[in-house]
Amino acid sequence: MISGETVPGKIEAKSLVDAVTERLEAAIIAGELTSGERVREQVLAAEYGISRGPLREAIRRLEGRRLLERIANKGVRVVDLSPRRLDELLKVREALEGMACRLAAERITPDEVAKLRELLTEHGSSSEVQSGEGYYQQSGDFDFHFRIAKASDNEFLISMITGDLYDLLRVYRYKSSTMTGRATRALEEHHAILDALDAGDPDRAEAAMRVHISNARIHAGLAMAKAQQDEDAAD
Amino acid sequence: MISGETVPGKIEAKSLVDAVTERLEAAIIAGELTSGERVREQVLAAEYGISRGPLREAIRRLEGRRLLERIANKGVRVVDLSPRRLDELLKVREALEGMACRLAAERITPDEVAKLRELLTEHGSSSEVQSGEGYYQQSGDFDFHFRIAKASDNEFLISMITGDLYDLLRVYRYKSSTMTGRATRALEEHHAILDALDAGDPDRAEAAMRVHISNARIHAGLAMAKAQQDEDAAD
DNA sequence: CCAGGCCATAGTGTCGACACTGGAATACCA
DNA sequence: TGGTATTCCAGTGTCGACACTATGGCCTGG
Repeated sequence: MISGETVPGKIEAKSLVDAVTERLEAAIIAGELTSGERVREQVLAAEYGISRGPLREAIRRLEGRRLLERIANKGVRVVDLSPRRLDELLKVREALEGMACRLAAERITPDEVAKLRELLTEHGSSSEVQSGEGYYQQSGDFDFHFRIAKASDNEFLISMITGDLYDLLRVYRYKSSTMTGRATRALEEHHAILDALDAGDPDRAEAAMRVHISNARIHAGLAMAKAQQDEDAAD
Repeated sequence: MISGETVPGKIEAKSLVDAVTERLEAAIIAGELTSGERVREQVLAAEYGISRGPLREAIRRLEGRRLLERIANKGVRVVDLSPRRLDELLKVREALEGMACRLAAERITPDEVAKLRELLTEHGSSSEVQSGEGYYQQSGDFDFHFRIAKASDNEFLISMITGDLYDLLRVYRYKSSTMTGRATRALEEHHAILDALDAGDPDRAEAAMRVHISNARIHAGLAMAKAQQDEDAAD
């Protein structure tokens, strides 16, 4: 449900539409607007302290980015995220990040490699990783992937991965992590990826990344199936 | 109310925004709005016979799909398509369609394969292909790729390829085809792809598709560089 | 008591008007 | 005359009002 009490983030920056878009995006990612939930324009507009015009434009933008869906004369909903769709998403991610990793291997600097290595070492020593769960680790995982995508130096690819794909994936965050329960394994895979990057071997880099994401996909599929079972059992 | 006057491209379907979005998209693809061209809202709105509200919403949607860019308080432009960006685009395409082809190989039906084979045979006997140029061939190429993408049975992937990527690529159409001058070669590559699909070999199918698109990318790069030279020389 | 249609209402769809911004042409001053 | 300040205009940004559509409750007739 939506907490009606606070208005912690009123809008008054550059373009209202830009600001509102970010805020909406953040709300979706943070789970304030849950998947499949219907959104009422007037309510949101009032909440953000703006009129419906800019809000509708912001909605349209997110519509174009597949975060929101509109049914004519009925309203707007946050995208519906079925297990099947997550599977689809992760296959696309495999393709995209595989390519990003390949390109990164061709042009990444030793400096960047060192930073990534540091990041992984940090993760490895983190107690949270060892216990196999944790919020920080999740964001750390994103960070690792994020940097590699950036290193591809392909603007379009970067914006597709970090702009579109990650937003969608984050919507799943609180539902099912793709890493929980396989943290150490994932860390190993990260190291394998980094080794390939370090060696400047595009083929190996792409392959390593694809294995990593493919494993995450399979794991997520199992996890969601299990969660579904538990839910059914609980009812 | 909207006057009943019939103007070549007036809108009066379901939701104005939907209709206008399609029309705008078509205009961009058809080259009526050229790359980099500035677009004035009032003019367009008048042209389509609607008010600025829905038009702006349509623009926002295409903005989210990267076909249009907006600079605050300045206006809207059709995306700027540099040779570098085409190169980036085609790398993404390689990754995405490679994956689509892999998935297609796993589940394509003999029936579909037969249809694709027919399509290629038709292309091969076309005189246009033999001369190495031609409009039909270009759309035929899209058709081939389109069907394979569909066969992947991954809705998200399909919408990314056919919804986003192809639109963007089409903007380049009249500037530089990725096929002209290598029609027979491309046809061979198409056959190689189809053979792999027919054999149900995902690895080979993906590899074949990637080689095909990679070649197209390299070819397009050379073609654009040459066009640039010619242009410079002409000045 | 139930089925079917009518009406009230909430919410989306569209519009025209007004406010604000950036840029260009012009006027002004040294 | 050249450079700068000023004014004006085209165009974008935002808003509130009105029109239309869908949905749920209510009323009526069987």
